[in-house]
Amino acid sequence: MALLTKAPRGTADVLPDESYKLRYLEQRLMNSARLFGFREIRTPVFEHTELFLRGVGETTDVVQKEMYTFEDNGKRSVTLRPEGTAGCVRAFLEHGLYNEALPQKYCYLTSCYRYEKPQAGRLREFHQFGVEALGSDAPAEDAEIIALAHHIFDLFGLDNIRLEINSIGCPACRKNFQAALRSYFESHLGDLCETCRDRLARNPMRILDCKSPVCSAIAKDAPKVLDYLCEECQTHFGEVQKYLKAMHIPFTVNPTIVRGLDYYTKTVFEFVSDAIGAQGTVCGGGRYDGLVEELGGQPLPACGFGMGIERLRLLLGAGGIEFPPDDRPALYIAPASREFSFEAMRLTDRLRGEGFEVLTDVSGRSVKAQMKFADKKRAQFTTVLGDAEVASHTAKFKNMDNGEVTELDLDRLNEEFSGLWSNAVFGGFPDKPNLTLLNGGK
RNA sequence: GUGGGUAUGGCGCAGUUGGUUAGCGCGUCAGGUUGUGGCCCUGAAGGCCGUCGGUUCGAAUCCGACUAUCCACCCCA
Repeated sequence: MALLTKAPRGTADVLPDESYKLRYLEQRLMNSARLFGFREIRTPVFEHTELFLRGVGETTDVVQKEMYTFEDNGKRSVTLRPEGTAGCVRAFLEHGLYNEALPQKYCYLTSCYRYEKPQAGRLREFHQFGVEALGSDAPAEDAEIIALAHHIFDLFGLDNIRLEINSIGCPACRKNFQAALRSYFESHLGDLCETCRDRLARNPMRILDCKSPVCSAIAKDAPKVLDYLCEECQTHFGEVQKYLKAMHIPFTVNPTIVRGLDYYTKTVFEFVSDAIGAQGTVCGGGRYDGLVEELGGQPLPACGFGMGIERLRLLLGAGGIEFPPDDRPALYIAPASREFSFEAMRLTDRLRGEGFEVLTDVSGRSVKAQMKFADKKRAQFTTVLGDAEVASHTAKFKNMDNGEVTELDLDRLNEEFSGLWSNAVFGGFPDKPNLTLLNGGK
């Protein structure tokens, strides 16, 4: 236990027994995004700090106290990305992608970094699946990205999750609303809890969401955002709901939903679960019509969402969702003794060239020990190589599931083993071994 | 940043009101005759009981600090 050091606080190692599940999960996510017309974009882990100052908002908690910011050796201030949207929009502008057919739709799977105190569903290095649709102001676009998130939860068979939507209006109507809100809460200043008094200056809409009984009682009679929406925002929000209903996506309007990032406008939404602890928001997003211009481009409407991979994983665990088993080695070749190790390695190498996962002994262990090892590794077949096999150019291949033994010609091993294997795995339907990797059904 | 819980071999746990070689299950490794898995049996390796300091004749067991971790607040994915 006298380790030199451990993984930094708030980071997590993903070991093989877990990583194959994540790989499966991530592939399902990217495939789903593809169905909705999103294509993958990859942007750097770190960006110039000003991108996030402007993009995320200087007054937000994320920027004020959670960013991993440092100066590089060239005296530039850089920051590990705390979220995915800003970098994506930056790349969109930098490469003139607004000249392509709009809307442009991107998806990504990235690590994000936020210096916070870790707890259930919250890490300092975490992973987000996100999508961004740039160049459409249509309510249908809002609905489409919500539909994608819904599609994903549906795909995994998750029902312990609910969709809540809201509209926080455009800058014009939000200004009126915030003024009304502020004056309302100021008249109750003495009764508010300490954090809410603090919130009043920074982000009065947060008070609506306060868990303190006193504050929430006061919040009950506070002005409602939806009453302050301008006509355009109102229609927009109404249309979004119509599209959701058309797609039979259940939702509730929750007027207390506020996003913590400055760039949101109009539609905001969250997919929330009670099954994974206090950090129940698995997916959050909305429209951000001002961001492109904020980052130096021509005004361009956009919307998107971020989904927490770790939270999604927790949710799948809580829902008892089964993952398909990991791929197993096709064959273990056991040399009867050290002198057959070379022939074993030669055959192993040939079969690997054919696309099979094949294991063999490298440490000169007894055949019995090797068999135990092959069993632990869940090898589909095993074979032993010794005098008799080398002399006769044939060997017995044992199916570890049922003990059946088949004799194969070692000179034609690639073809004969392919047949044996696909018969065992596909019940006679030949298939390329590699196609099973990562496909996991459906 | 604030609050609470927990810290014993790789993992999961015991360790009785402080007492002398710290146990158990799983796992790992090697055997149970000669070239074969999953059950069973035997044996072995592996822990300065989170760190530092204190109380005591004596502490994994009591006290303090620190660190880590978990949970919650804040905030967010």
